[in-house]
Amino acid sequence: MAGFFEQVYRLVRRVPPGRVTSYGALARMLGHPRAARTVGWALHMLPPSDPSGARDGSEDEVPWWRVINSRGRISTSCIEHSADLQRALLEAEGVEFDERGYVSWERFGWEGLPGPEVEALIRDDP
DNA sequence: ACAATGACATAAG
DNA sequence: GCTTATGCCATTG
Repeated sequence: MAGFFEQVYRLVRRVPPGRVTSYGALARMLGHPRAARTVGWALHMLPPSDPSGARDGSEDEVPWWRVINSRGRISTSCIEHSADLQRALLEAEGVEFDERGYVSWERFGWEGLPGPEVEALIRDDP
């Protein structure tokens, strides 16, 4: 069984470009419905992503910017992962923000993985 | 074991 | 919609 952080990272890597999900939704998928804060903390420890696309094809990159809060807004106050950076990364993928800074769950929300897929992620062996 | 920490969620005013 | 207050929980010192 992978550590909780590792489980979070694996799940976030499955979020497709141009879609978003929430901290709470990720926690629920992993079977810890109330661990949203812990999810946020896990993402906080990631290295800031390179907006200039210098991701050199490494699959281990975690697209932390596709995770926002349950109201559809960017939630970070961290300077390494600034709200400006996150918004820019999302917009580069086609995600749109309304004039008040909200993302529409209807249009861009990620449905998540089917149960068996999640269980496979939680289990070990990459 | 205990207290502190953290990019949340939710309810209330 | 905004701000507070409270509950949450994995990780760390």
